Amino acid sequence: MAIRSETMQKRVLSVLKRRARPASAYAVLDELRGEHPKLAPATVYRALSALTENGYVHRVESINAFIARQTHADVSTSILSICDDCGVVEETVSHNLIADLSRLMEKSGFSPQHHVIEVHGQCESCCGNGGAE
Amino acid sequence: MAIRSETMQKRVLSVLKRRARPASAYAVLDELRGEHPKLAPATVYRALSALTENGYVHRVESINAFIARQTHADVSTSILSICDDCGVVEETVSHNLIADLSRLMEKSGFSPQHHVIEVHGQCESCCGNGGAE
DNA sequence: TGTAAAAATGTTATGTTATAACATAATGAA
DNA sequence: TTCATTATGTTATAACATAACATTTTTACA
Repeated sequence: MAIRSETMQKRVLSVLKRRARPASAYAVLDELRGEHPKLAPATVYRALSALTENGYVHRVESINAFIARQTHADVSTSILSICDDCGVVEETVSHNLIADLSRLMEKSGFSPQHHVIEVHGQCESCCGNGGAE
Repeated sequence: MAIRSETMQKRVLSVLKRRARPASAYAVLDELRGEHPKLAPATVYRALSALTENGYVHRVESINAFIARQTHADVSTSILSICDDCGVVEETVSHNLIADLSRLMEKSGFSPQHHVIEVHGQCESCCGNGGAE
């Protein structure tokens, strides 16, 4: 009964790519259950883990959700901005900032392996809309 | 039956302060149940939220845990390093790095409100122990 | 001091996120 | 074609978090 000709990873990734906003694992699960009613959480989580490890997907730690990466290069060096109004997440790559951060950590003897940098606030469109100005 | 002479926040904070490592909300709950057997998750979560908002506690987003702050100043400007070997978390304050990060976000029109910066890796003691060198 | 409003906590129930453990099926190589 | 490997299915449960409403404590002030 297992389906492999198109792998689960591809299916999960395509669900994420169709969305402008991060999705929870269970949101992906619900969507995939349309074509695959018996799909279980573990299967989706396995696919999400693999996609995250291989740089196709970001796990957004501060909201427990997942989003397809815009750039496949530079795993673990991107910065996410999360609009708390509309939910849009953008990816920014800054080697300089990551290097500064690593240097700062190393000063106290810490060896950095993986960075989680998530900035919450308002995106450009939402700032204008209900914003303070 | 509600207890207030010593508030729940104080109790929760003192549990966290006695620990060198981050604790999950349920770990705090279990400990407090020693003296307070009927304590429920919601009560602990309420205290943790207030403590976090008021800068006494960090929520470590990438591991769903909480830790007492080492410095009470500068809410939202600290950087956490998390040792994936021993679990120790340290707090580093860098106004410069936060300023750089904010500037970077603002370049694309984003208005930052709150930063989550968590660096995973190995702390000084763990590096030496089983480390690559 | 009595009483009403406000705030914190209690309580019950449930929602959400995530993984462990083992069974089964698909794939690829010998 | 059989075996080893890997992915997925399946069942169950663990872990994390909050909604909604009841009750109690505190406080303020009449």
